[in-house]
This record gives sequence, structure tokens and C-alpha cells, in this order.
Amino acid sequence: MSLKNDIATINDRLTRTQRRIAEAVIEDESLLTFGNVTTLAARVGTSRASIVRFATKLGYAGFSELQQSARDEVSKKRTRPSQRVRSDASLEPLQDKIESAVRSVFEVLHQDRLNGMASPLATANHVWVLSGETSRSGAIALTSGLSMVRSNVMLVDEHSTGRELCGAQKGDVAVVFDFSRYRRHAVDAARMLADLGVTIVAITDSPLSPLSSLTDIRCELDIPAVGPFDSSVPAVIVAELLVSQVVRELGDKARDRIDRLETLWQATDTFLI
Amino acid sequence: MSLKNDIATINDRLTRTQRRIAEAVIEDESLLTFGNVTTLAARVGTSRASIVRFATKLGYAGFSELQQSARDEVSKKRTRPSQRVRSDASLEPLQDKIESAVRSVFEVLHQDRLNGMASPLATANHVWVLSGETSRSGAIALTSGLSMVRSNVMLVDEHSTGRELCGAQKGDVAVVFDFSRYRRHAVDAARMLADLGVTIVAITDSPLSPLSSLTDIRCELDIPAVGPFDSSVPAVIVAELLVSQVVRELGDKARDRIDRLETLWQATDTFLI
DNA sequence: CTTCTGATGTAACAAGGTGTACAATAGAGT
DNA sequence: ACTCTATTGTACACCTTGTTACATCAGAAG
Repeated sequence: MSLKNDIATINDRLTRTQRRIAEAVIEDESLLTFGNVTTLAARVGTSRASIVRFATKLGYAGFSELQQSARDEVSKKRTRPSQRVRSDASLEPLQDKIESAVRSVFEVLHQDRLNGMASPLATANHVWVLSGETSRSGAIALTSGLSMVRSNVMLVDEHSTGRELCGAQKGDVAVVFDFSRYRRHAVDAARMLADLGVTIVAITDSPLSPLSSLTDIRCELDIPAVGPFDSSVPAVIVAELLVSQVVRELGDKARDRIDRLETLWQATDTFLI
Repeated sequence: MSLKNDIATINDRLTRTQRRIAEAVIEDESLLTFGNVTTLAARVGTSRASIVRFATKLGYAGFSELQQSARDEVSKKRTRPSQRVRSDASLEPLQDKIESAVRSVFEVLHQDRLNGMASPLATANHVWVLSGETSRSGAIALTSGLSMVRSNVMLVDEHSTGRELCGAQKGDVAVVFDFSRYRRHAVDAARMLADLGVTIVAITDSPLSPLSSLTDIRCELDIPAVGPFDSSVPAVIVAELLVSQVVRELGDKARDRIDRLETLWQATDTFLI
């Protein structure tokens, strides 16, 4: 806003070419933030000197200072949501962190990426679910949801890794949740499965994660800290979105299975209502 | 995404300083888009040459090309919202539902109520954690977090309810997660524990829940549906908030335990970093 | 301990960018 | 038509930046 304000305050004192320059930078701010004097001059169809004079007219020492100001402006815009100021009850910073983490999950997980991650889960022979510690809730959510809509979903516990995984083979899919400190057993198991030809779907927190080099089918989440530990909320959300997408892909097959499950529940009187 | 992809595909071939560079540009993308070789090198604490080598390692001709790519990426991001309406159409209702569920968790869980639920967990002799199906992720999150900061935390599985609970007595606390259809075993177990004099902390979805009549220490959450199933996100958030509050109450005792846990992890080489 | 390899830093260089002095130009007023 | 002034373009000096060649250093292998 500050740039537009600057222009507005002196806009009646602008010369013709300066006005053209102003119009150009308002229409496409990247001319200022990413461009330089030469490109901007070319775009407007004027000389480079006029660009510099435009900057000084706005009150800056030169083009460089104007550019810096424009860059600061967009940087501030990007970081604002997290800095949002509010009253200081001790729960609110947590609320902020979690809410923005939730939002970022949906930014990362556009529909096409979600499709790319869910499709293998719909078609795989077996689905193996691996996780570290903080991501365990996500793994549970995925296993629980997925096993209600398809068969052969296995949660692999740390202490039973070898025994359970020995049947894995090509055509299977392994979903690996792991964050921040990267539990060795999860990473090792994932690497082993990848070597066996199993398709890896990774939910992790950084392109620098050891999981990221194993597969293209993955997403990187922002993980907020809640108290001393990392939150598993983003992982759980991803798990639930994956399940709902798999359900959509499987269509009637999933519905049938859910129906059969329901009759089983009824027969065993599992629920109170 | 393309930058993060680029980094991910070669992340295991990065040298130490190159990894530091990668971490820096992932954390603050403006270092790439707005910065230059000099500033990035200064930020990372390395030489300018290493920055250039990092760019070439990623497959670019040099830093300039990498910067251009980064700039293109954010330019694309800025124009995306218009496409987003179309391509993300099916995700947006879900996003709305989850975000407002998150918000409602914090509306329900004012600081005093959170205190009331967390305090018993800090002082109890034993903490028993029970759950239904969709709330299982929350139970896992609570058990996992709580057992890192205090001892005698037990997750009670459906098939082992009797065996595990027979030691419960006055002075213990049971946290029960259960929603919507109210799994019979969770409710029955909670009732039994209440009869034994165990303090019940309930996380459920309605004052009409069978759990609500057992205890005053409880909260009622709005549970959104994600696909055909109920979301466990609210339960997980409550679990994490409880843990963070217990940590605050236990103070140094919790910190000591975390420290000991850390040395154990170090000794057993549990994590990659 | 020595050697070798790869990673890192230093320094030089070429290219490109900014700012300014100065010349050219356009336009208004006489 | 002439002059004066404000505006714009040109040219140049200076500085910064990206790149590369070379020297140094650290660490693994023997």
C-alpha cells in the first residue's frame, strides 16, 4: 500500500513519462521488485534516466531505494498472517500457529497433488503405513480410514518392521510419515521398500528430508510446535484428505465395503446408537 | 513447488554447506527472489562461489538462472488464485469445514477449561487413555505426548480393556475420547472406571453424550465430516493442547523427563539428525 | 602418518547496473 | 520567431554482481 500511497500523494506533480512509469509499476509490481532500471525503461518506452528521476521524485535516493521499499512491502505481505497481533491470552499464539498450519496444508495440497498421492492408494495390492513418533497420529488416521474402504492396509510398528514388511513387493504402496528429526527406522524401512520396487508416498516436512529423494509422490508440510513437541495435526489432515480422495476414486467399491462394515457393526452391537 | 522439487531430487547428494544453503532458501525464499549471491552467502556464512556451485548442482547454469526460476515461481503463485477457484473446487468445502472446526475447538476450550482438564493429568498416579475409532488419533497423540512428560500413561486397547484396567483405582485419571456413535466398549470402560473412583476426563461431541453424565471435567467438540468419516482433527488438537498445558504445570519435572528421554534417544541413535 | 580426493574459500575478471553530468528537445510566453 | 524553462535522452564513470580459475583445507583411505 505504501508504494501506491507514495504515488498518490504526488501524482499531480508527475510528468507525462513519469505517469506512464507509475501506471506500469502499479499494474505489474514485479517490474519494481524483480526488474531493474533497464527493463522498466524498456517496458515503459523511455530512458533509464527517467526511471531514476521517477524514483527520486517519489522521495527515494534512487531506483535502488525504491526497489528495496517495494520488496519490503511484498515481504511484509507474505509474513503478515502469522504476525497478526491479538490479545495475549496464552492459548492464542497456539491457535494462530495451528490455524496457519491448517491453512498451509491446503495450500500445499492442491487437488492435483492430492490426486497424485491418493491414486496409488486406491489401486495398490497392499498399502503399508510407516511413521515416526509425532506423525503416528496421522498414520493411525490413515490406516483406520483406509482400512474401512479397502483391504490389505497394514500399519507397520517399529518393533515389527522386519516381520511385517517381508511380504512387500512391486505393486504395493508404502505411505511414510516422518518429520523433523527423521526416525531412523522409518527412513530405513522406506528405503528398503523403495529398493524392492514398492511405490513410496511420502508425507514429510522438507525437500531436505531423507524421504524426499526417494520419491516424487510426496508433500512437504509446515509443522507447528505445540508446547515442546511438534504437532501432528497437519499429518492427520493429510491422512483424512487422502482417505476421502481414495473413497471418491473407488466409488461403489468403497461404498460396498462400508456397507458390509456397517452390518458387521450392527451384528456385533459395537455402537450405542 | 519446482524449486523444492529440484532440491528434493538431489538432496542426498548435497554437501554440508550446500545443505545449509538449501535450508536457508527454503526457510526464506526472498533470499533467492530478492537477494543476490553476496547476501545469500553472508546469510549462510559461506563464500559466494559456494552459492554458485549450489545453483549449478541444482541443474541451473548459474545463480542468475536459479533466481529467475524462483521468481517465475512466485509470480505464478500470485496469479494462481483465479485458477484455484476451478481446480480446487472439491477441496474448498473440506477446507472450510476443517478450519471452522479448528476455530471452534479454541472457542470451546478457554484457558480455564483447559486448566481444569489438564490439572488432573499432571497429578494423577496413573493416566488411562480410552478411545473409540475416529478419536483414536487423538488418543494416540495424547498418550504419545503425555508419556514423554510423565510416567504411568497407558493407552487401553479395545481387546485388552479388562486386563489393563484391573489395576485402576482412586487417584488415577482416565481420559476418554468418544464421538457421535459412541463405541460401547469405550463408554462401558469409562463407566466402570468412574465406579472405581477414577476421575474421568471426557472429550466428546455433545452434552447428550453418554460420557457427559459421568463427569464435569469435559469438553464438547464440533466434529466435521471428511468424506464418509468423521474427522479426528479436533480430538488431536485437544490432545496436544492438554499435553502442552500439563508440561506447563509440571515445569521442571517435565523438562527433566524430556532431557532424560533425549539422552536415551541419543544413546540408541533413534533419529537421523 | 601420509596421500589423495573432494569441498571450500580467495581473488581476479567480465558483464551489467545505477546514478549523474550534459546535451538535445519540446513547449509556453512574449 | 525567439527565448526561457522544464523535460527527456545520451554518454560516461563508478560500483556491484556473477562467474571462473586457482589455492587451500578437511577428511577419508591406505
